[in-house]
Amino acid sequence: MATIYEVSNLAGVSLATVSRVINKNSRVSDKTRQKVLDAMAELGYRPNSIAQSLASNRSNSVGILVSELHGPFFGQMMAGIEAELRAAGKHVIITCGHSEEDKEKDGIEFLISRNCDAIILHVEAVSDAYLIDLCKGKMPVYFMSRLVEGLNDNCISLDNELGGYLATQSVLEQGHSAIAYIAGPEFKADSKDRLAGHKRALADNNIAFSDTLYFEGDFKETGGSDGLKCFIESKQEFSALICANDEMASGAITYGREQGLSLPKDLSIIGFDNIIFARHTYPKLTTIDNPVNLMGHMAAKLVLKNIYKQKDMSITHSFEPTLITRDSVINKS
Amino acid sequence: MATIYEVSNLAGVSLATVSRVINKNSRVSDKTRQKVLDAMAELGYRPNSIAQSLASNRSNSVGILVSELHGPFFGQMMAGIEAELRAAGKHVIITCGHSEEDKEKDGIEFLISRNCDAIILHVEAVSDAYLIDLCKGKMPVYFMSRLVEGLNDNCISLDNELGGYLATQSVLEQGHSAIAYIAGPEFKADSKDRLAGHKRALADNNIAFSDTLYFEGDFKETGGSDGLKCFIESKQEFSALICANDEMASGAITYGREQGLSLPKDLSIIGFDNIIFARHTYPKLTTIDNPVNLMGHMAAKLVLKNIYKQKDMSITHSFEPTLITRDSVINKS
DNA sequence: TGTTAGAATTTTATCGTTACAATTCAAAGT
DNA sequence: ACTTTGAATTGTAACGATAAAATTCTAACA
Repeated sequence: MATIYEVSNLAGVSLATVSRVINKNSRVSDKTRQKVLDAMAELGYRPNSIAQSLASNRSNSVGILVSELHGPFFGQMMAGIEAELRAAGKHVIITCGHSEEDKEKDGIEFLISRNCDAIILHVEAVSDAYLIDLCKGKMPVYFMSRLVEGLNDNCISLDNELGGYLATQSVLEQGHSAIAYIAGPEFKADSKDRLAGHKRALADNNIAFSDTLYFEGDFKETGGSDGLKCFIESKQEFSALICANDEMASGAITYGREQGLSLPKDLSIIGFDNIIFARHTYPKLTTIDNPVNLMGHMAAKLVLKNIYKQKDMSITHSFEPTLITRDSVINKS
Repeated sequence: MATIYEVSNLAGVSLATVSRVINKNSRVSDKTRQKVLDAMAELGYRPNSIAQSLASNRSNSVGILVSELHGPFFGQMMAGIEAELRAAGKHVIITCGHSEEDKEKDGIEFLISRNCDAIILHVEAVSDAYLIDLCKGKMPVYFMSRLVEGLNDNCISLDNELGGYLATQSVLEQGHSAIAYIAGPEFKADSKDRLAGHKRALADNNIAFSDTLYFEGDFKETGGSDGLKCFIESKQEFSALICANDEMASGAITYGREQGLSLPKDLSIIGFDNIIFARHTYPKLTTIDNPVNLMGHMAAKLVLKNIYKQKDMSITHSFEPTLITRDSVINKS
């Protein structure tokens, strides 16, 4: 592969001039630029991005850590980040933390060691204290879907509390009052916030929160089936089930039907996230939209603005969930 | 950040010695090694991976191009590749091609310009000729889920023809004979092969392939709904529907029910890929398992073996699909 | 014609490693 | 004590670009 030396030789100009035409920023006369461009074309020259990185102390790469590479939720998120960054000529290095503290820390270390210019994290297991500490380091860190105290400017987050509220409120408005709730893992901030919203809606409507209609799930299909199983076996009365994400809702639907329930007549179910598949469950899932793709774009824009100094980036740090009404919740009256 | 130079100073040894303890391969006396290790620890030294790459002409990164970052299928694939590579200390640079020729070429160019040590491609729109040409270049290229003529050693592929055969055969065995087929885009090799398998099974059973019970879908939910709509509106008789992937099957299920069909009584449906969600459709989707996560691992192993010279890698180039029987296909008799 | 400012270009140092040839060292053999 | 030999270690030159200072042009103006 041709190097910048050969280009400069062929074009009869110095290294620096070639470098300057590559980096378009500073001025080169049209005549010279053309000579250089011709030489580059003739040699099939491609800048060596590694040498560029070493010399400029910029890797043009952004590290991304998500919990899982598969899964509809993270897919949308990565797609958003990648699209935005790719358009700006940056590349993404993706790794995953599996929602486990050690693996998340590991992944972060890994990305740091790869000399990313910034990292965007969707971490769930690691503590706020750790993150605050991390931010004191040299590597710029941004957070997706998580609000870390005092680091608001580095966070792109969803108002999960509001989402939880919306979900419960919408079910209440349909006349339900005995409502079961399957939460995500309690250590996850998303879960906690959604649950808080649920409780607020209950309180607003003077309905007591019942421990026996609460189940801590795992945000996966199994959480939904296990939770519903638990409620059914406890012989309690409830006409609606709120699941803290769509995967659990879908697990609950499958399990419910296996148990002979007619849905949504016997039980109304609402999810959270509005993953693509939500419209293909039966009944079609009423849920709370989580604009995670948009949020991915926004996280990328934040990096573009702060790290790569791109202008004209208007940043929204906080996103709002909205209710998506489909068929899985019916009016009780 | 401390450099190797400072480490060598503090340890009182040369640059080269430090470099050798970092790269564990060549011999250093235990005493010296310990001195260096201590110095590294004291300084909190971390090798600069970019400088390493420049000097060694190795970036320790593998480029990956998939059609989409979201979507259950690609998620599993990326997860497999990443897990394997990450365990070996390599990182992945991921980008996507959206199944469009220009974007795929663009993505490939992009990855090449990033100095990956190898690239793993899941491309659909680009021609074999282009790929054969690409392989003549300096960058090692591997293919996921695609068999390129003459490049077998670089491919990890699924026997799609067999999968198509299996799907149709299993439906035939349940007594169906009027079978509709919704294919993927005809330009995609996967689609073509699955369809070929379908036709072979039909032929084996002396059933004529009917153009009017064939629809070219898009591998997305809409393909399934549009296809089924088309068949229903044409007023033809058919008792089973084969969809070339699970997304389309799920779209068809949703649409079918909207049209008042009772599934699977009125219509048996089978999918392909066995995405996670397939077990949560209603009825639970009978489908063909596509071991794409395993294949991802294998593609990564292939790179580890060929490029990074890791021993003890046994490679399987070709994978076989298997039938997963659930509830969406019933016996017609 | 001679200045001079500003643009265009070149020179030289540097980024933090690895690679390789050259050198030193230590133990064994004569 | 003196080679020999292979292992351990060192010195120095890349790797391919960017950055900043230094220099040369160019054209306008006095």
